[in-house]
Amino acid sequence: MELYAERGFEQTTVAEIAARAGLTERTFFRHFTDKREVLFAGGDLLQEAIVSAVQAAPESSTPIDAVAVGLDAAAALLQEGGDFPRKRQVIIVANPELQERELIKLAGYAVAIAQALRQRGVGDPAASLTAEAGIAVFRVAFERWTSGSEQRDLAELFHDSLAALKAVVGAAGS
Amino acid sequence: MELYAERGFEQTTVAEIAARAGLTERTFFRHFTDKREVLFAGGDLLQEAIVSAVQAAPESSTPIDAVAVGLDAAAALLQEGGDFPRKRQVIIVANPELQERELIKLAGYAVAIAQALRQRGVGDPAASLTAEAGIAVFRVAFERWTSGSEQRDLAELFHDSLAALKAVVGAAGS
DNA sequence: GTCTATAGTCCGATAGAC
DNA sequence: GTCTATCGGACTATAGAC
Repeated sequence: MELYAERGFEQTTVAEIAARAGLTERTFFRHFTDKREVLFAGGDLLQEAIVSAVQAAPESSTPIDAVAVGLDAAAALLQEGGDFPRKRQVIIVANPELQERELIKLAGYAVAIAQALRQRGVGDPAASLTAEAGIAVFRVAFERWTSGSEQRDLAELFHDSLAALKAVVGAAGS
Repeated sequence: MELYAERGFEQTTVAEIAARAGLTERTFFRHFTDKREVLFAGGDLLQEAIVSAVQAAPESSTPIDAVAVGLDAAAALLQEGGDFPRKRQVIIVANPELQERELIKLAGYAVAIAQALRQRGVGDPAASLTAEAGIAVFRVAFERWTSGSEQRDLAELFHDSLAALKAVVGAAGS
């Protein structure tokens, strides 16, 4: 991350990363499937935290509220990281290749959340749509959180964004 | 697309594509920034169609209904393509690299739709969230459409998915 | 750890369209 | 004469095979 931050992702070679870490280039690729994956290796933990929270939500919860519990778990984990998630995001938004990887990771979260909802008895396409809606909330709120101006708590931003989504998608209009 | 379908995306070299098209490798890269882009070159037209439709929606429309008009335009354009969009999607879902590109294209649609909504006077984060919700509907419905079993009209699937999203995100629960 | 294929870039040359 | 499309070859870095 230091190197990516200093000279940019594309301008950093795997050889340089390996040297800084005291390893050989080949060893880098043993641990990470590609150059981008270094920044996303911790993502599995986040997914597990979200999915566990969705599974552990009260039985009486609606699907979207179960997802909201998952978002709370995500917020808690990300807040723990201190400055790290923000710094990481600065690097990611500066590079399309990294954004692509980020998006497919988030799409994976949506698939896992949808699966957890199905285990709770939610049918299709409701499970997929609820999961995708949750990820949409995640993205919009997370982007606000990382893009400077917004000083509020991440959990609060998740809540506000979810409320805004409910307001805007509300069944009322049709 | 023929080569990608025959032997798979990764097993196809740019040299082979160029040869089949009667060009050199170098010329391929003049037209497409990378090997994946061949499959996504037409995507700009789809984005323009969606954005134009959102802009042209009745002034009285709610944001989500304006997005629904955009989805109708997308359905119309995709139906015109006959077998092409489905065949293309088969290749994409078989390869993670292509899925990444697909996801970033869709994220770009969301940004463009959000911008169109802002021009209609929709504030933030409502504009972003409505746009992301629309893309979520697009993805879920489109995946159903391409994955065989579903024989219904794409426009119909968009409508049903949007209705399902409204039902599941409905403000009622909280 | 070595070797290698392939993607993608840079520089420059050439030739037809208008 | 300018613009745009093709091509050639050399080059680097990623990533996979062994």
